[in-house]
Amino acid sequence: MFKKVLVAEDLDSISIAVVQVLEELQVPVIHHVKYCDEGLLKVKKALAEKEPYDLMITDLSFKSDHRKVTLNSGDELVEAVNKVQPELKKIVFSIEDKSYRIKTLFNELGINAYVTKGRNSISELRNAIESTFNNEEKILSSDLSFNFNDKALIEIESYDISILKLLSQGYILESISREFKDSSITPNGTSSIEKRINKLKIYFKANNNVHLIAIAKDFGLV
Amino acid sequence: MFKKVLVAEDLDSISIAVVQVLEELQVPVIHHVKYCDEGLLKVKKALAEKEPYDLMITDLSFKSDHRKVTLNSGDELVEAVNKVQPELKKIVFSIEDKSYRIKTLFNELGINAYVTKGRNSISELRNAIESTFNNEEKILSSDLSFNFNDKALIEIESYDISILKLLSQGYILESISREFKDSSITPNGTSSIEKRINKLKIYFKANNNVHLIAIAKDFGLV
DNA sequence: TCATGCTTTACGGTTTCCCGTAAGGATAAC
DNA sequence: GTTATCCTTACGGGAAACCGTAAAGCATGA
Repeated sequence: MFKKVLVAEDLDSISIAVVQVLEELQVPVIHHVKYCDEGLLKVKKALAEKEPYDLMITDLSFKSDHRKVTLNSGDELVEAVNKVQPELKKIVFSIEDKSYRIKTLFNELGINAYVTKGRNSISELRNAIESTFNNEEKILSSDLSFNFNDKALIEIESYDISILKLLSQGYILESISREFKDSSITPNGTSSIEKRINKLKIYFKANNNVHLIAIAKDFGLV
Repeated sequence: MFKKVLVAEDLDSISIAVVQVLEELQVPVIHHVKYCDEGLLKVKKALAEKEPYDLMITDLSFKSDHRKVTLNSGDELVEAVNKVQPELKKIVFSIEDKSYRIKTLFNELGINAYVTKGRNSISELRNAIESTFNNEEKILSSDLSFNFNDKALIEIESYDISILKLLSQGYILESISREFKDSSITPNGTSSIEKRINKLKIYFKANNNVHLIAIAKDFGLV
């Protein structure tokens, strides 16, 4: 079993259960942090001391409070950790169940397992830890099981996300066009952007921009 | 201390910690349900058997799964319980930290305490349980502490929520007006609705309808 | 009864969205 | 070099949103 595990989870009510699972699995060293920044720090320190972690379990969303932080989410934490210790195994344990979000975690951040917090997530988590230890790949908790090859949501690319983000921030077409020109993102004509939004509306069966953003929010795209 | 407590919480990773707290407080009978419907059932049964609960601790949001349910949220559970056992003490334990949501829980559903899930919520929860037992009123976890008399957010009422809901479903002003006329909701002139939306935009500092809905989604209003 | 103030509704002008069509420009095949 | 095709951009007309102002409806109190 793993020898040294880091848990990044802000809610104390949840971290208790996660640590319990690790104890049951006889993990000798278990560390727990409540902030992403702390997590990165611990990973770096362990690495410098030649006693690196061999597993990290992290949440995605962290509450913000008085404390000033540079890493705001589990995504950012994983990204940062990948730069210093890319071979570290990573399990994400979160309430998020939107396939688009989860896919990018596997495909772009290279996590090893994803477990949704749910009614039986503790046993799911235990299984995921064991499977990860056995070098299985792309482990998903059983209540999810969507098709990884499903093209549908993959086709929505970062360009679309940028548009949706700006729309959701109250930008009008012309402002988006200007913004794209400034950032040298192409295409950036108002007409092209308009057409792209139209495709999104057809794809998501949205009547208008307001509807579209509501749907995008539901999908966790923005 | 309380003699019989019901915990309604769908996430197993959290319920473990809640039950632990109750055990530490020497509560002799602790029941736990993962669905709101189950919760109501247990309250009714206990009442019929003349061994009613004296405290209920509930989450607000419950994940939906294959199972068909009539009560979808903690709010609905509390409302239903109030009809059969109004004197039952109620603590809400949720991640929600929006003041207007919490205020309505106290003012309209008569809950006794509200604890946000956070970095130190377990001790907060313990305190809230003890304070509730000592008949204190309107107990809030310390990281919240907003002013109960603050008018600002209370003014967003169900009428506004209805508008936001319909907007987020792609309705245009005229459709909303028709919808309201059909449901005899007043005011229902397009102009009045428009004005109300405008107020919301000012209040939430939104540039346009798209922006407004994005914000409303973030606030969990729709 | 009338005056007053508040809420609701109506109206008009401007901006932005919405949607179809077409022109310009790059690329690849022939 | 020409043609075909795709992608990007431009344009225009109608719908809806946006925003200020004014009228109508409806209470309340003198």
